[in-house]
Amino acid sequence: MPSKSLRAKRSKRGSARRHKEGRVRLTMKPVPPFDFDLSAMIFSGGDPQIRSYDGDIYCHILRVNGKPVLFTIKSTGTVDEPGLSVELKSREELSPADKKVARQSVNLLLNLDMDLEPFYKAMRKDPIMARVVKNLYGLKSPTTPTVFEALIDSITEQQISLVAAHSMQRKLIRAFGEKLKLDGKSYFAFPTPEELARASLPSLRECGLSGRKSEYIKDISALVAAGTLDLEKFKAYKSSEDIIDELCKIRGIGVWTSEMTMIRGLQRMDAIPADDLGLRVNISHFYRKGERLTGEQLREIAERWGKWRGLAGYYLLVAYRMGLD
DNA sequence: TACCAGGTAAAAA
DNA sequence: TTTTTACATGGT
Repeated sequence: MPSKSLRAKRSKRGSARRHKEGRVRLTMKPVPPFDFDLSAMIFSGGDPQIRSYDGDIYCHILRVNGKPVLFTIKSTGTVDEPGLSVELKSREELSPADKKVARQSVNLLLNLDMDLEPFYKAMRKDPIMARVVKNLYGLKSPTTPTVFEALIDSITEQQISLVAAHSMQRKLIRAFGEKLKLDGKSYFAFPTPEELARASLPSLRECGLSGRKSEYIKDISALVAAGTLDLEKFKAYKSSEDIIDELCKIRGIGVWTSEMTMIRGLQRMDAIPADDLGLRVNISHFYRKGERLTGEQLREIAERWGKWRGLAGYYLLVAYRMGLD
């Protein structure tokens, strides 16, 4: 086995144009401005076997055409002239088609193609947001590679604290996601709909999920795996209301979960989970001196941000966490 | 030990 | 029809 991989390496060494087996480097040019460190910071303290950021390198295990691949991403540029170096490692050889899909995934993950300038321009009218965007210049909101992942994450986060939810997410990924072994280390990719549809309810509950949430996740996974529910189709929808209406028909999904899914999985910067407890606290801190806000009051405040209200909400969330005034 | 935490569906009234 | 309750883990 070792000699075989050595031979494979040697045979490629002569031709510089051909990549090494399962190892590829990509360079990417995000739409400026883009602050990689600021944008990746939300993942610091994450699980290095799943997804993490250590202040320099962002790591994430993603599926590329079904194959689990370790993505290692570093910044090679500045905020105004951003550049990224992306290293891919896999057990299998990566084709040009795989490289293309990998690029698209990185684009989605960090929202690299999003142009922040129209957002900043729109925020100039609001003195509070104008100050916040100045402090967080180049921050892009992260999204998930699939809508499915955003939906499952959002379900686990219903009602309970994020700390508790993240603990369950880790257990879920380790229990059901495909394991990738590289250089003696193990990594885990987010489970596919098929993998979660196969999971038994007791085994889902062992991840700490409630009986209800286990059912929601298993049922939705089965629908997606069977092709009955196509979550990716929502990317083509124009109306946010239509997406919310359709998602809410599914058992386990309410307005909050739909809106969370839209902003983190569908790149819908107009979606704002107004009933979200955390967001209500964050926005109240900046706009209502910390007094309690209802979801309706939050929606009213968010009106002024127009189609950018979701991103504005994310900026306020990050600003609050960073202790900015 | 309680109680709260980025909700939701189902039971009870 | 509207209101109340059960649910899960982790921090305080």
